[in-house]
Amino acid sequence: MHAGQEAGLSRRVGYELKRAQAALRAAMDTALRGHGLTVAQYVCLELLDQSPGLSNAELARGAFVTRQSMNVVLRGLASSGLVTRPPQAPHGRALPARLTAAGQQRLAVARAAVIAIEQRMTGALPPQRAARLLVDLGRMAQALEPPQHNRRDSA
Amino acid sequence: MHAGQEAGLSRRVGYELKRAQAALRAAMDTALRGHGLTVAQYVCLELLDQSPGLSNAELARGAFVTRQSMNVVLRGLASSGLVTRPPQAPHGRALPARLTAAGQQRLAVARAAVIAIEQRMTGALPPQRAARLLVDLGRMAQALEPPQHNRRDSA
DNA sequence: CCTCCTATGTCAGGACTTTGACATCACTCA
DNA sequence: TGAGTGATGTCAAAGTCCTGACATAGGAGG
Repeated sequence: MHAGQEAGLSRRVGYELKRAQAALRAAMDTALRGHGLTVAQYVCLELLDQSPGLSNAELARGAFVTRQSMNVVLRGLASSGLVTRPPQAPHGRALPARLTAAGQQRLAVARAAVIAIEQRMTGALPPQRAARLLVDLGRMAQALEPPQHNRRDSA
Repeated sequence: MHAGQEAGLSRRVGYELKRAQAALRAAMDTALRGHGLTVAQYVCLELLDQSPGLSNAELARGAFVTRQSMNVVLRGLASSGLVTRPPQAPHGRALPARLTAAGQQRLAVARAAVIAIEQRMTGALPPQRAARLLVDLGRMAQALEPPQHNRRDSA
């Protein structure tokens, strides 16, 4: 066979997707550890920064974990003083979470570290390719997650 | 800001990567359950089909899990009669695993299901874009996993 | 008004994965 | 030959996450 054929797993989208995700995860894990955050916690902070007042269940969906896992994350962040949750639900059972000032500061530095990693990734390919990849990833995900009938990204 | 900007997480490569991977994972999980396989087990079968005789540690690296996890997977597959491992190591401590006939058959049907899912993903974008995405994912992963000094893809 | 239904938060249990450690085996080098 | 190094398999313990289940709160429909 000639160069670059290699009919193995390297030609499978799923495998390369997992590989890239594993590499990113490991890098993020290492970088965030230095800031006292886990990946799940960081994602939670990002979601809250983008959409203040999200409930535990909404955060869980946004982070692709279960409510139970996100609940643990949220408790940890609350006990660290990075997020606040009203002791009582203003409407229904949902407790809208918000970033504290400390949470915003922590997020800022953590985000810088993560963005640096992402740029190290996307820097490996021409800018236009990176932009298209972003779009394509979204389309592929959308092609597989129609079972979800209620997403919050109506805009 | 005008339409489509949405400076949120949707513009972050890491998030979209995780989203796509989560969607794929969920779809594979569902599909493989019908064939009595977990995702980890399926990946293990694929690796062994591509490279018969891989050791537990090599399989672990290929599947992005620890040796311990892969060991559990391997035991499960062995007890199901899908793979065989020599009772004694022919060289060193590595026990080269191989697919049985049943393993190959199981893999064949499982692979068809998984490939169908992947095609449902890649079908969401033009063929050339999909091909480039595959390459780009590999480059991005490579940009983040240099810490590994010894990979088996010498060819 | 009452009932059904959905959604949320929470608790208990189990499954899976990882971290840490240890013994074994082959290779290298003095 | 013999110590040192690296890799592998395995065991034990901890951590993490998920599955299942329950009680509560709000809205839809009779």
